[in-house]
Amino acid sequence: MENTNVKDKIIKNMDTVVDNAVIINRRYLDDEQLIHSEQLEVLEEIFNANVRDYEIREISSHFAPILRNDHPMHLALWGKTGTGKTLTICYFLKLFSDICKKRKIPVWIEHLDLSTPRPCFRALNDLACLLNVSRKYKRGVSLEEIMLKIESALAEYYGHFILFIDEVDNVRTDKDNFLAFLIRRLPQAVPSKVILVFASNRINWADNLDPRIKSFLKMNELIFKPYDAVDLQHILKIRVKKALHPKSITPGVIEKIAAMSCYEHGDARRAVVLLSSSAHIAEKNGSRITTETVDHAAQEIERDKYVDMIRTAPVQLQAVMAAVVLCIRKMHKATVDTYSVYDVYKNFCSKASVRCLAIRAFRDLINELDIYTFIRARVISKGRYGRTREIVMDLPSELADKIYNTILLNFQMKK
DNA sequence: TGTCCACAGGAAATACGGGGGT
DNA sequence: ACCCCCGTATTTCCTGTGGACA
Repeated sequence: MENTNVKDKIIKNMDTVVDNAVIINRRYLDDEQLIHSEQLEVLEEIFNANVRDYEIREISSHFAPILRNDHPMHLALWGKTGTGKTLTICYFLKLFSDICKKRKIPVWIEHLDLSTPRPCFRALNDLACLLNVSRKYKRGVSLEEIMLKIESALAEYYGHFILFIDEVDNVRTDKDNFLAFLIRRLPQAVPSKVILVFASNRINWADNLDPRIKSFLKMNELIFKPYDAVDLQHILKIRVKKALHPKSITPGVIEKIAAMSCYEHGDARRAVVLLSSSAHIAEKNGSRITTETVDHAAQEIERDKYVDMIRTAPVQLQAVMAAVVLCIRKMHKATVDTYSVYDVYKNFCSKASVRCLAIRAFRDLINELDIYTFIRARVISKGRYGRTREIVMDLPSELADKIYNTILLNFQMKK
Protein backbone atom coordinates (compact mmCIF):
# COMPACT_ATOMS: atom_id res chain seq x y z
CA MET A 1 0.00 0.00 0.00
CA GLU A 2 2.54 2.51 1.13
CA ASN A 3 4.93 1.27 -1.48
CA THR A 4 2.58 2.08 -4.31
CA ASN A 5 2.02 5.46 -2.82
CA VAL A 6 5.69 6.25 -2.83
CA LYS A 7 6.02 4.83 -6.30
CA ASP A 8 3.11 6.91 -7.55
CA LYS A 9 4.55 9.96 -5.95
CA ILE A 10 7.90 9.45 -7.60
CA ILE A 11 6.35 8.85 -10.98
CA LYS A 12 4.07 11.81 -10.62
CA ASN A 13 6.95 14.02 -9.60
CA MET A 14 9.06 12.88 -12.49
CA ASP A 15 6.21 13.43 -14.89
CA THR A 16 5.71 16.98 -13.77
CA VAL A 17 9.41 17.62 -14.17
CA VAL A 18 9.31 16.20 -17.67
CA ASP A 19 6.20 18.20 -18.50
CA ASN A 20 7.78 21.36 -17.25
CA ALA A 21 11.06 20.68 -18.95
CA VAL A 22 12.76 23.91 -19.72
CA ILE A 23 16.03 22.49 -20.87
CA ILE A 24 16.08 20.00 -23.69
CA ASN A 25 19.77 19.86 -24.29
CA ARG A 26 21.74 20.88 -21.27
CA ARG A 27 25.05 20.60 -23.00
CA TYR A 28 24.44 23.60 -25.19
CA LEU A 29 24.40 25.78 -22.11
CA ASP A 30 27.93 24.90 -21.14
CA ASP A 31 30.73 25.28 -23.61
CA GLU A 32 32.93 22.85 -21.78
CA GLN A 33 30.56 20.00 -22.40
CA LEU A 34 30.36 20.53 -26.13
CA ILE A 35 32.48 18.42 -28.38
CA HIS A 36 34.55 20.19 -30.97
CA SER A 37 32.23 19.77 -33.95
CA GLU A 38 29.30 21.11 -31.94
CA GLN A 39 31.30 24.14 -30.92
CA LEU A 40 32.11 24.83 -34.53
CA GLU A 41 28.50 24.43 -35.43
CA VAL A 42 27.48 27.05 -32.87
CA LEU A 43 30.25 29.33 -34.06
CA GLU A 44 29.21 28.98 -37.64
CA GLU A 45 25.72 30.12 -36.78
CA ILE A 46 27.01 33.04 -34.79
CA PHE A 47 29.23 34.24 -37.56
CA ASN A 48 26.48 33.69 -40.10
CA ALA A 49 24.41 36.17 -38.16
CA ASN A 50 27.01 38.79 -39.09
CA VAL A 51 28.40 38.96 -35.60
CA ARG A 52 32.11 39.86 -35.69
CA ASP A 53 31.72 40.51 -39.39
CA TYR A 54 34.15 43.39 -39.40
CA GLU A 55 36.82 41.51 -37.48
CA ILE A 56 36.61 38.47 -39.74
CA ARG A 57 36.95 40.67 -42.78
CA GLU A 58 40.01 42.37 -41.29
CA ILE A 59 41.60 39.07 -40.39
CA SER A 60 40.98 37.59 -43.80
CA SER A 61 42.50 40.54 -45.57
CA HIS A 62 45.46 40.24 -43.26
CA PHE A 63 46.08 36.66 -44.31
CA ALA A 64 45.18 37.15 -47.95
CA PRO A 65 48.83 37.60 -49.04
CA ILE A 66 49.41 33.94 -48.27
CA LEU A 67 47.18 33.00 -51.17
CA ARG A 68 49.57 34.94 -53.40
CA ASN A 69 52.39 33.09 -51.67
CA ASP A 70 53.43 36.33 -50.05
CA HIS A 71 54.43 36.76 -46.43
CA PRO A 72 52.02 38.77 -44.24
CA MET A 73 53.06 40.54 -41.05
CA HIS A 74 52.33 39.31 -37.59
CA LEU A 75 48.92 39.98 -36.13
CA ALA A 76 47.86 41.07 -32.67
CA LEU A 77 44.32 40.78 -31.37
CA TRP A 78 43.33 42.90 -28.41
CA GLY A 79 40.11 42.78 -26.50
CA LYS A 80 38.59 42.00 -23.14
CA THR A 81 37.80 38.47 -22.10
CA GLY A 82 34.73 37.00 -23.71
CA THR A 83 34.87 39.19 -26.79
CA GLY A 84 35.55 36.21 -28.99
CA LYS A 85 39.19 36.72 -29.92
CA THR A 86 40.08 33.07 -29.62
CA LEU A 87 36.92 31.75 -31.18
CA THR A 88 37.03 34.10 -34.11
CA ILE A 89 40.61 33.42 -35.02
CA CYS A 90 40.27 29.67 -34.53
CA TYR A 91 37.21 29.62 -36.70
CA PHE A 92 38.94 31.68 -39.33
CA LEU A 93 42.10 29.62 -39.31
CA LYS A 94 40.13 26.45 -39.76
CA LEU A 95 38.34 27.83 -42.81
CA PHE A 96 41.57 29.25 -44.06
CA SER A 97 43.40 25.96 -43.86
CA ASP A 98 40.62 24.37 -45.91
CA ILE A 99 40.97 27.05 -48.55
CA CYS A 100 44.71 26.57 -48.67
CA LYS A 101 44.36 22.83 -48.91
CA LYS A 102 42.13 23.24 -51.93
CA ARG A 103 44.59 25.57 -53.59
CA LYS A 104 47.52 23.39 -52.60
CA ILE A 105 49.23 26.10 -50.62
CA PRO A 106 51.12 24.65 -47.70
CA VAL A 107 50.10 26.11 -44.36
CA TRP A 108 50.85 24.72 -40.95
CA ILE A 109 48.72 26.10 -38.18
CA GLU A 110 49.32 25.63 -34.49
CA HIS A 111 47.48 26.98 -31.46
CA LEU A 112 49.61 27.59 -28.39
CA ASP A 113 47.28 28.12 -25.47
CA LEU A 114 48.81 29.95 -22.55
CA SER A 115 45.60 30.53 -20.64
CA THR A 116 47.32 29.61 -17.38
CA PRO A 117 50.44 31.61 -16.52
CA ARG A 118 53.74 29.87 -17.09
CA PRO A 119 57.39 30.76 -17.39
CA CYS A 120 59.27 31.05 -20.62
CA PHE A 121 60.62 27.54 -20.34
CA ARG A 122 57.26 25.86 -20.07
CA ALA A 123 55.80 27.97 -22.85
CA LEU A 124 58.57 26.88 -25.20
CA ASN A 125 58.25 23.34 -23.98
CA ASP A 126 54.54 23.42 -24.80
CA LEU A 127 55.35 24.69 -28.24
CA ALA A 128 57.85 21.89 -28.75
CA CYS A 129 55.13 19.43 -27.70
CA LEU A 130 52.75 20.90 -30.26
CA LEU A 131 55.38 20.34 -32.92
CA ASN A 132 55.86 16.80 -31.67
CA VAL A 133 59.52 17.07 -30.86
CA SER A 134 59.42 16.93 -27.10
CA ARG A 135 57.56 15.30 -24.30
CA LYS A 136 55.78 17.23 -21.65
CA TYR A 137 57.76 19.12 -19.01
CA LYS A 138 61.13 17.65 -19.50
CA ARG A 139 63.24 18.86 -16.66
CA GLY A 140 66.89 19.59 -16.63
CA VAL A 141 66.92 20.62 -20.27
CA SER A 142 68.32 23.98 -21.17
CA LEU A 143 66.26 26.60 -22.97
CA GLU A 144 68.71 26.44 -25.81
CA GLU A 145 68.04 22.77 -26.38
CA ILE A 146 64.31 23.30 -26.56
CA MET A 147 64.80 26.13 -29.02
CA LEU A 148 66.98 23.95 -31.21
CA LYS A 149 64.36 21.23 -31.14
CA ILE A 150 61.70 23.65 -32.25
CA GLU A 151 63.93 24.84 -35.05
CA SER A 152 64.68 21.33 -36.15
CA ALA A 153 60.97 20.60 -36.36
CA LEU A 154 60.59 23.42 -38.86
CA ALA A 155 63.88 22.93 -40.64
CA GLU A 156 62.42 21.01 -43.56
CA TYR A 157 59.26 23.00 -43.92
CA TYR A 158 59.14 25.66 -46.60
CA GLY A 159 55.51 26.71 -46.38
CA HIS A 160 53.71 29.16 -44.11
CA PHE A 161 53.76 28.47 -40.43
CA ILE A 162 51.00 30.25 -38.53
CA LEU A 163 51.39 30.15 -34.79
CA PHE A 164 48.48 31.46 -32.77
CA ILE A 165 49.56 32.34 -29.24
CA ASP A 166 46.60 32.81 -26.99
CA GLU A 167 46.99 35.06 -23.93
CA VAL A 168 50.60 36.00 -24.57
CA ASP A 169 50.84 38.15 -21.49
CA ASN A 170 50.73 35.00 -19.40
CA VAL A 171 54.38 34.30 -20.02
CA ARG A 172 55.62 35.45 -16.67
CA THR A 173 59.34 35.38 -16.33
CA ASP A 174 61.51 36.15 -19.24
CA LYS A 175 58.83 37.22 -21.60
CA ASP A 176 61.56 38.99 -23.56
CA ASN A 177 63.42 35.77 -24.08
CA PHE A 178 60.35 33.96 -25.26
CA LEU A 179 59.40 36.63 -27.74
CA ALA A 180 62.94 37.30 -28.89
CA PHE A 181 63.10 33.68 -29.91
CA LEU A 182 59.79 33.74 -31.76
CA ILE A 183 60.17 37.12 -33.36
CA ARG A 184 63.85 37.43 -34.17
CA ARG A 185 65.57 34.11 -34.01
CA LEU A 186 63.04 31.59 -35.30
CA PRO A 187 62.17 33.29 -38.60
CA GLN A 188 65.86 33.57 -39.42
CA ALA A 189 66.75 30.07 -38.38
CA VAL A 190 64.17 28.17 -40.39
CA PRO A 191 63.09 28.31 -44.04
CA SER A 192 59.39 28.46 -43.09
CA LYS A 193 57.48 31.70 -43.35
CA VAL A 194 56.59 32.32 -39.74
CA ILE A 195 53.47 34.32 -38.99
CA LEU A 196 52.67 34.93 -35.36
CA VAL A 197 49.21 35.75 -34.10
CA PHE A 198 49.03 37.10 -30.58
CA ALA A 199 45.92 37.44 -28.49
CA SER A 200 45.82 39.32 -25.25
CA ASN A 201 43.34 41.17 -23.14
CA ARG A 202 45.75 43.88 -22.16
CA ILE A 203 46.21 46.43 -24.84
CA ASN A 204 49.44 47.80 -23.42
CA TRP A 205 50.90 44.35 -23.25
CA ALA A 206 53.75 45.10 -25.66
CA ASP A 207 54.70 48.34 -23.93
CA ASN A 208 57.18 47.00 -21.40
CA LEU A 209 58.89 44.81 -23.90
CA ASP A 210 62.58 45.00 -24.61
CA PRO A 211 62.84 47.86 -27.13
CA ARG A 212 65.14 45.84 -29.36
CA ILE A 213 62.47 43.21 -29.82
CA LYS A 214 59.74 45.75 -30.10
CA SER A 215 61.41 47.55 -32.97
CA PHE A 216 61.76 44.21 -34.71
CA LEU A 217 58.12 43.37 -34.32
CA LYS A 218 56.11 44.45 -37.33
CA MET A 219 52.50 43.69 -36.78
CA ASN A 220 48.95 44.57 -37.56
CA GLU A 221 46.68 45.22 -34.65
CA LEU A 222 43.02 44.48 -34.43
CA ILE A 223 40.85 45.46 -31.53
CA PHE A 224 37.81 43.43 -30.55
CA LYS A 225 35.16 45.67 -29.10
CA PRO A 226 32.88 44.21 -26.43
CA TYR A 227 29.75 42.72 -27.92
CA ASP A 228 26.82 45.08 -28.16
CA ALA A 229 23.31 44.10 -27.15
CA VAL A 230 22.31 43.09 -30.66
CA ASP A 231 25.29 40.76 -31.01
CA LEU A 232 24.54 39.20 -27.67
CA GLN A 233 20.93 38.66 -28.68
CA HIS A 234 22.09 36.73 -31.73
CA ILE A 235 24.42 34.64 -29.66
CA LEU A 236 21.82 33.92 -27.02
CA LYS A 237 19.11 33.08 -29.55
CA ILE A 238 21.27 30.37 -31.01
CA ARG A 239 21.81 28.84 -27.60
CA VAL A 240 18.14 29.08 -26.76
CA LYS A 241 17.22 27.32 -29.97
CA LYS A 242 19.66 24.50 -29.29
CA ALA A 243 19.20 24.06 -25.60
CA LEU A 244 15.76 25.08 -24.45
CA HIS A 245 12.18 24.10 -24.90
CA PRO A 246 10.72 26.65 -27.33
CA LYS A 247 7.76 27.43 -25.07
CA SER A 248 9.76 27.75 -21.91
CA ILE A 249 10.99 31.23 -22.51
CA THR A 250 8.83 34.31 -22.26
CA PRO A 251 9.27 37.26 -24.59
CA GLY A 252 11.77 39.84 -23.54
CA VAL A 253 14.03 37.47 -21.66
CA ILE A 254 16.72 37.29 -24.30
CA GLU A 255 16.61 41.04 -24.72
CA LYS A 256 16.93 41.50 -21.00
CA ILE A 257 19.89 39.17 -20.63
CA ALA A 258 21.57 40.79 -23.61
CA ALA A 259 20.99 44.26 -22.22
CA MET A 260 22.25 43.38 -18.76
CA SER A 261 25.33 41.63 -20.07
CA CYS A 262 26.09 44.36 -22.55
CA TYR A 263 25.78 47.01 -19.89
CA GLU A 264 27.96 45.18 -17.41
CA HIS A 265 30.70 43.52 -19.40
CA GLY A 266 29.87 42.64 -23.02
CA ASP A 267 31.17 39.17 -22.34
CA ALA A 268 29.38 36.50 -24.34
CA ARG A 269 30.45 33.66 -22.12
CA ARG A 270 29.01 35.33 -19.06
CA ALA A 271 25.81 36.12 -20.90
CA VAL A 272 25.40 32.42 -21.67
CA VAL A 273 26.06 31.63 -18.02
CA LEU A 274 23.27 33.99 -17.03
CA LEU A 275 20.94 32.31 -19.52
CA SER A 276 21.96 28.92 -18.24
CA SER A 277 21.35 29.63 -14.60
CA SER A 278 18.03 31.31 -15.41
CA ALA A 279 17.00 28.12 -17.15
CA HIS A 280 18.08 26.01 -14.21
CA ILE A 281 16.14 28.13 -11.77
CA ALA A 282 13.05 28.05 -13.94
CA GLU A 283 13.26 24.30 -14.24
CA LYS A 284 13.64 23.85 -10.52
CA ASN A 285 10.57 25.97 -9.92
CA GLY A 286 8.65 24.29 -12.69
CA SER A 287 7.97 27.54 -14.44
CA ARG A 288 8.92 29.33 -17.59
CA ILE A 289 11.84 31.68 -17.79
CA THR A 290 10.60 35.17 -17.10
CA THR A 291 12.41 38.42 -16.65
CA GLU A 292 12.07 37.90 -12.90
CA THR A 293 13.84 34.57 -13.20
CA VAL A 294 16.67 36.39 -14.88
CA ASP A 295 16.89 38.79 -11.95
CA HIS A 296 17.07 35.86 -9.53
CA ALA A 297 19.76 34.23 -11.60
CA ALA A 298 21.75 37.43 -11.71
CA GLN A 299 21.56 37.67 -7.93
CA GLU A 300 22.65 34.09 -7.55
CA ILE A 301 25.61 34.62 -9.83
CA GLU A 302 26.53 37.69 -7.86
CA ARG A 303 26.49 35.63 -4.66
CA ASP A 304 28.55 32.89 -6.15
CA LYS A 305 31.05 35.52 -7.14
CA TYR A 306 31.51 36.50 -3.51
CA VAL A 307 31.85 32.92 -2.34
CA ASP A 308 34.23 32.14 -5.15
CA MET A 309 36.31 35.18 -4.47
CA ILE A 310 36.73 34.38 -0.79
CA ARG A 311 37.52 30.76 -1.54
CA THR A 312 40.43 31.68 -3.76
CA ALA A 313 41.57 34.61 -1.62
CA PRO A 314 44.80 34.46 0.41
CA VAL A 315 44.54 32.60 3.71
CA GLN A 316 44.94 35.71 5.83
CA LEU A 317 42.15 37.53 4.06
CA GLN A 318 39.90 34.55 4.63
CA ALA A 319 40.77 34.52 8.30
CA VAL A 320 39.97 38.20 8.63
CA MET A 321 36.67 37.75 6.83
CA ALA A 322 35.75 34.87 9.11
CA ALA A 323 36.63 37.02 12.10
CA VAL A 324 34.37 39.80 10.89
CA VAL A 325 31.43 37.44 10.48
CA LEU A 326 32.08 35.86 13.88
CA CYS A 327 32.51 39.16 15.61
CA ILE A 328 29.29 40.63 14.25
CA ARG A 329 27.46 37.50 15.30
CA LYS A 330 28.93 37.56 18.75
CA MET A 331 28.32 41.22 19.44
CA HIS A 332 24.73 41.17 18.16
CA LYS A 333 25.44 44.59 16.78
CA ALA A 334 25.32 45.94 13.28
CA THR A 335 28.71 47.60 13.58
CA VAL A 336 31.94 46.54 15.17
CA ASP A 337 35.33 48.22 15.54
CA THR A 338 38.77 47.14 14.44
CA TYR A 339 40.04 46.00 17.78
CA SER A 340 37.15 43.72 18.66
CA VAL A 341 37.44 42.08 15.27
CA TYR A 342 41.18 41.80 15.85
CA ASP A 343 40.60 39.94 19.11
CA VAL A 344 38.27 37.51 17.40
CA TYR A 345 40.80 37.17 14.63
CA LYS A 346 43.59 36.27 17.04
CA ASN A 347 41.35 33.65 18.56
CA PHE A 348 40.41 32.28 15.18
CA CYS A 349 44.04 32.09 14.11
CA SER A 350 45.10 30.01 17.06
CA LYS A 351 42.18 27.64 16.50
CA ALA A 352 42.81 27.34 12.79
CA SER A 353 46.59 27.20 13.28
CA VAL A 354 47.20 30.17 11.05
CA ARG A 355 49.96 32.64 11.72
CA CYS A 356 48.56 35.75 13.36
CA LEU A 357 49.40 39.08 11.77
CA ALA A 358 50.22 42.32 13.54
CA ILE A 359 47.51 44.93 13.91
CA ARG A 360 48.90 47.15 11.22
CA ALA A 361 48.76 44.44 8.59
CA PHE A 362 45.34 43.49 9.87
CA ARG A 363 44.09 46.99 9.20
CA ASP A 364 45.24 46.75 5.64
CA LEU A 365 43.36 43.49 5.21
CA ILE A 366 40.22 45.14 6.55
CA ASN A 367 40.69 47.81 3.93
CA GLU A 368 41.07 45.17 1.29
CA LEU A 369 37.80 43.54 2.30
CA ASP A 370 36.22 46.96 1.98
CA ILE A 371 37.57 47.36 -1.54
CA TYR A 372 36.06 44.04 -2.54
CA THR A 373 32.78 45.18 -0.92
CA PHE A 374 32.61 42.29 1.50
CA ILE A 375 32.32 44.86 4.26
CA ARG A 376 32.07 48.62 4.61
CA ALA A 377 34.67 50.18 6.83
CA ARG A 378 34.62 53.91 7.42
CA VAL A 379 36.57 55.99 9.88
CA ILE A 380 34.53 57.78 12.47
CA SER A 381 35.73 60.09 15.14
CA LYS A 382 34.40 59.79 18.67
CA GLY A 383 35.84 63.10 19.69
CA ARG A 384 37.55 62.88 23.04
CA TYR A 385 37.37 59.12 22.80
CA GLY A 386 39.53 58.89 19.74
CA ARG A 387 38.82 57.49 16.32
CA THR A 388 37.87 54.04 15.12
CA ARG A 389 36.83 52.37 11.99
CA GLU A 390 33.26 51.31 12.00
CA ILE A 391 32.87 47.99 10.24
CA VAL A 392 29.52 46.93 8.84
CA MET A 393 28.61 44.04 6.65
CA ASP A 394 25.71 44.69 4.36
CA LEU A 395 25.60 41.32 2.68
CA PRO A 396 22.47 39.24 3.28
CA SER A 397 23.02 37.11 6.37
CA GLU A 398 22.41 33.95 4.38
CA LEU A 399 25.30 34.87 2.13
CA ALA A 400 27.45 35.73 5.14
CA ASP A 401 26.86 32.24 6.50
CA LYS A 402 27.73 30.72 3.17
CA ILE A 403 30.96 32.69 3.05
CA TYR A 404 31.82 31.71 6.60
CA ASN A 405 31.19 28.03 5.95
CA THR A 406 33.29 28.17 2.81
CA ILE A 407 36.19 29.57 4.79
CA LEU A 408 35.85 26.93 7.49
CA LEU A 409 35.85 24.26 4.84
CA ASN A 410 39.00 25.69 3.34
CA PHE A 411 40.79 25.60 6.66
CA GLN A 412 39.75 22.03 7.43
CA MET A 413 41.12 20.89 4.10
CA LYS A 414 44.53 22.13 5.07
CA LYS A 415 44.70 20.33 8.40
C1' DT B 1 38.96 77.80 21.94
C1' DG B 2 42.22 74.50 23.06
C1' DT B 3 43.12 69.85 24.50
C1' DC B 4 43.70 65.24 23.91
C1' DC B 5 41.96 60.54 22.94
C1' DA B 6 42.75 56.29 20.38
C1' DC B 7 43.18 54.89 16.55
C1' DA B 8 44.33 55.56 11.11
C1' DG B 9 47.54 55.20 7.89
C1' DG B 10 52.27 56.74 5.79
C1' DA B 11 57.25 55.57 5.64
C1' DA B 12 61.12 52.92 6.53
C1' DA B 13 63.00 48.67 8.04
C1' DT B 14 63.03 43.93 7.82
C1' DA B 15 61.74 39.16 6.70
C1' DC B 16 60.50 36.02 3.12
C1' DG B 17 60.42 33.48 -1.05
C1' DG B 18 61.22 32.33 -5.76
C1' DG B 19 64.09 32.44 -9.79
C1' DG B 20 68.41 32.81 -12.15
C1' DG B 21 73.24 32.27 -12.44
C1' DT B 22 77.41 29.60 -11.40
C1' DA C 1 73.99 22.94 -4.15
C1' DC C 2 74.77 27.46 -3.13
C1' DC C 3 74.40 32.26 -3.27
C1' DC C 4 72.64 36.53 -4.79
C1' DC C 5 69.15 39.58 -6.27
C1' DC C 6 64.81 41.48 -6.40
C1' DG C 7 59.97 41.99 -5.59
C1' DT C 8 56.51 41.31 -2.12
C1' DA C 9 54.61 40.72 2.54
C1' DT C 10 54.86 42.12 7.15
C1' DT C 11 56.52 44.66 11.14
C1' DT C 12 58.12 48.61 13.49
C1' DC C 13 57.92 53.27 14.19
C1' DC C 14 55.80 57.34 14.04
C1' DT C 15 53.03 61.33 12.76
C1' DG C 16 48.40 63.02 11.94
C1' DT C 17 43.63 64.03 12.92
C1' DG C 18 38.01 64.91 13.81
C1' DG C 19 35.51 66.33 17.11
C1' DA C 20 33.56 65.71 22.14
C1' DC C 21 34.49 67.78 26.13
C1' DA C 22 35.95 71.15 29.51
